[in-house]
Amino acid sequence: MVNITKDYFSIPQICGSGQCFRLERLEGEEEIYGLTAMGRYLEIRQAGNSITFDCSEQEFEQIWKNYFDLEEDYEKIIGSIDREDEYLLRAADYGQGIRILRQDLWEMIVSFLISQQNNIKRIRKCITNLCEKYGEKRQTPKGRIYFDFPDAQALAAVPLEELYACNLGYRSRYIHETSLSVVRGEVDLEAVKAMGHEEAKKELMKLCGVGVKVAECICLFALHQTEAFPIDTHINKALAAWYPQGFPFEKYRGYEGTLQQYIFYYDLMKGRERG
DNA sequence: CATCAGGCGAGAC
DNA sequence: GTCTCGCCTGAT
Repeated sequence: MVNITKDYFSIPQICGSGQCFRLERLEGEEEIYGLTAMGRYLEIRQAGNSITFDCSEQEFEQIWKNYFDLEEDYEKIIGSIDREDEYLLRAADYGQGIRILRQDLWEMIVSFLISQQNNIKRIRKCITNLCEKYGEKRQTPKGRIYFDFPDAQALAAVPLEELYACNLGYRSRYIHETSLSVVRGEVDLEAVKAMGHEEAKKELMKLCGVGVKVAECICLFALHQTEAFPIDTHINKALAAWYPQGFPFEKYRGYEGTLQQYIFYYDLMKGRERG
């Protein structure tokens, strides 16, 4: 067990921000979340700014501290927002516990291929299907069963018709083609990890089904390129409503993507409230 | 029944 | 280069 006290950190908000589809609130009354990532399964409990990670000190230091971006000063980021920009201040305040995670590159590629023209609930279901069908089955020391995210080899071996049977719809072909491209080495993921933002984006867009928006999401959530600014329907809507003269990117060089998450989450949640 | 959900590719121009 | 259209599927 590792206990920390941290402000500007909220597991429910990270979960709700839809950047990580394998972080879920567990059944039961207590606020406990389960995360499958980095080939492991981790349970996290939060009460206010007190967070408990169910793992060893060593595992926390070596893996999760970096994964959850705990070294970044989000208070400083939010503090840099233009005091005149009431909308952005409101959005950032609303989602102040969000962090930009450092997730697995291959997992983000497949996850955001699935995300297009799709809703978060169904995206989660599709990913769970893929993991349970094609991911490696594992067990924690306490005996909990979980499934790794299937690698490119595993998915490349799945016939196209079988992917359709996972209810992935037209995204089945994208996953199929992309898996083959990666297995064949047409796009070298290790090389992508070393690239700067523009180059990485261009390289990722060689993959079938990866356009500008999906590429930006992959850059932001896997490569931690916080200058990436994915523009989806929510962001489009918010920018049109609140920034008719254009979003002031020049004020926020290097962390545009972090602000994008506040705007996205705010619009997503407000939409749900209106139901 | 139509529309929407974190878009993309193909084809027309 | 920009624009339009069709696309799997489930929820509302």
